[in-house]
Amino acid sequence: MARLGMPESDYPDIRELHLFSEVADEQFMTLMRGAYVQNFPPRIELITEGDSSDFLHIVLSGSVDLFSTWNGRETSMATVWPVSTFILAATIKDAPYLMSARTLEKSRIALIPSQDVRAVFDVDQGFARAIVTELAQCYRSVIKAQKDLKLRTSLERLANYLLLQQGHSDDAAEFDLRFEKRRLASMLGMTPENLSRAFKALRHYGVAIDGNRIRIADIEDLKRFAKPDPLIDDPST
Amino acid sequence: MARLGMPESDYPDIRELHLFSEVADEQFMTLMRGAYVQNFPPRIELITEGDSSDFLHIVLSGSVDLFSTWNGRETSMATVWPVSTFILAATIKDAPYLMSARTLEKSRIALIPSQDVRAVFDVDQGFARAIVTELAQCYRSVIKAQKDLKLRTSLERLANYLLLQQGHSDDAAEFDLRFEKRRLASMLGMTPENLSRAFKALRHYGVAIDGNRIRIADIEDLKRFAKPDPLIDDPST
DNA sequence: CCGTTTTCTTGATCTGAATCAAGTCATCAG
DNA sequence: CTGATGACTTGATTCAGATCAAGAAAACGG
Repeated sequence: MARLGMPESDYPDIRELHLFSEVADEQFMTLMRGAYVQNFPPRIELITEGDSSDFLHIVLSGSVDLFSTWNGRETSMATVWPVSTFILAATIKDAPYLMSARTLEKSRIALIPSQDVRAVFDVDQGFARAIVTELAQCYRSVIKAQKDLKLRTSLERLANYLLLQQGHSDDAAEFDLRFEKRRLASMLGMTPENLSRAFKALRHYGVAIDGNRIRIADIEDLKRFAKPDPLIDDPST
Repeated sequence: MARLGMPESDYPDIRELHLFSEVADEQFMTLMRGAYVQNFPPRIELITEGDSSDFLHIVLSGSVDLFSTWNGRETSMATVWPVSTFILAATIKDAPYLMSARTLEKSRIALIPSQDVRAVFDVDQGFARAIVTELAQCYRSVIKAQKDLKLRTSLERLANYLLLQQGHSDDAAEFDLRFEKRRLASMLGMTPENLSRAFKALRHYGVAIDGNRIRIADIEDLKRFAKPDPLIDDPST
């Protein structure tokens, strides 16, 4: 968990992010000079809800779970994949985090001091514009997640998740789950037990599962059940 | 439902919105000149999810329900009160609406063409900054709503709602519900039947209800049950 | 390689909330 | 005043999903 200034080798990955692509060179260097990179083991809590937002976080590799707790209960809110930022809204508003974050696996995280982000935001038009787009994107993602959760059963969520993954894997009828089932269950807002049962139930729609391997016999058949909807399932719009 | 250019008498209300307070006079006038104001009867669908976002909407009076549908099901996502905007994210991204909107009561709505909003955003620094703050605020509101929904039972949501309302009413131990129970039920994500049962269940914590009148015998007692949390219930942070 | 630990599966049961069905109450037009 | 409409309440039933319990399979450390 060594704490270092950011190595220059990480600059390009970050520069390519939509959020930073339009920032003036000078301002970009300001941000990078103040930044740190840390490597974290799995299951490390990076931030705790209620804390003040000192850093904008960027996942460079690995993955991060955003979750919330109340009264002894816990729920997963979102998963963050490389390369993208999280807790931008808290950074901008200089307000306490609403969610906690923990690494799901070994992860490389960049930390940019929030005050630097706010300072560059004030002087760099391109950065300001990118932040707006990013925030709008984040907002719409949460809305989609909420629709998924409130309008669909867990079986329907799983079916749509599989169709989405299948789309990513060059439309092959066969693909591997990207992570262990207990984490998939958490992401889909269900228990491992029910995920297991849900996989079994999807056999009626031609979904075969062997370990982490998924085979979809008839995609159209599964689609008839899952009824995918771009206003919920398309992450790009 | 007459469609008019915006009367100048509405300018001050809009100007006072955080979103417009820092806009240069000239740009503000540009926005106002292109804007319309319409009066709508109750239960009119203002926008439909999936449509392209032609206007930024502002509720001047009345109230608006944002809801979503999928596969014949419908769920209420948020309620918008005067004076505030809605569907800002879609306007900024020039992307389709993710939610539909309908008036809950007789409402007065201002409509600013989305392209004007985007144009002024590009040239006015103050407006850009305000949009960022507003988007961050919207984002955080949704996160809080999602936490409320995922971490609490309907009884707990109602208890916290009552405590919040009680706080608004000068801390009097007695106050009126601001709207009919069926709409309250929808806002809290429950059915009218269960709201009725929930009110009954809260009697154990000293909540008395008579028509629209709520009396809380011992606020501390109710708080012990409701466990209000600023990271969920405080709309200002 | 084996034993331990964790994940995954399966079944039984429990719970929060929705739905269905009736009935009560309030409001309001005629 | 009266009948009708819609809101609210109450009880019975159903359902999705969580929880509890226990066994099977896979991963891992020595």
